[in-house]
Amino acid sequence: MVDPDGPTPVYVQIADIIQLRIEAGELQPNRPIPSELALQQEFGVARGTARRAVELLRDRGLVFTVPQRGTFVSQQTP
Amino acid sequence: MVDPDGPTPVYVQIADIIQLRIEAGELQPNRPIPSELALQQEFGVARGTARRAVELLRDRGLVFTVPQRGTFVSQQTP
DNA sequence: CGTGATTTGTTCGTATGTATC
DNA sequence: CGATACATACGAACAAATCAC
Repeated sequence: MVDPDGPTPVYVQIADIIQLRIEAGELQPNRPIPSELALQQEFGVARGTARRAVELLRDRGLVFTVPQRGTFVSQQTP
Repeated sequence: MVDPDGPTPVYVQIADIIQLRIEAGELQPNRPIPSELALQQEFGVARGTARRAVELLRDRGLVFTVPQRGTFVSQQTP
């Protein structure tokens, strides 16, 4: 799924994959994306890496995080 | 009781201690082991750490968990 | 029957240390 | 040296189910 040896950092690869899922409609507005633990398990990475991927998606404006609740797809795709 | 600075992770140390208690008969089959809160207090660790110790014991097949009830010593010690 | 205490389940926030490139 | 990545650990909050009363 991800390539640890590629030129692109793993956390960027994961963010890109999630972004594709959002754009494909697999992840819908106001619906949660997988938790950090789920991402950690799905991609076989450390939690910090999953976290950084979500951070990146936040920076891109694609998702928003509610503490102790989860991270959700933004209403308006920028 | 546990050594946070040792080479062995704290959650492994705790799991090992519980395992010894099971093998010593202090904790008996079908009887509950201490709750996550109790372990947290006894060993002076965060709940997440106590939880990971219990997870490890489950992986070892020494205990089983019943949601909202507790974690119990397995009938058959593998 | 309802209410509160207990217990596990889940999630995010943060920090530290190690290793690699 | 900085960026990446992993593993560990603490904290905090909320949910949901069970049980004693």
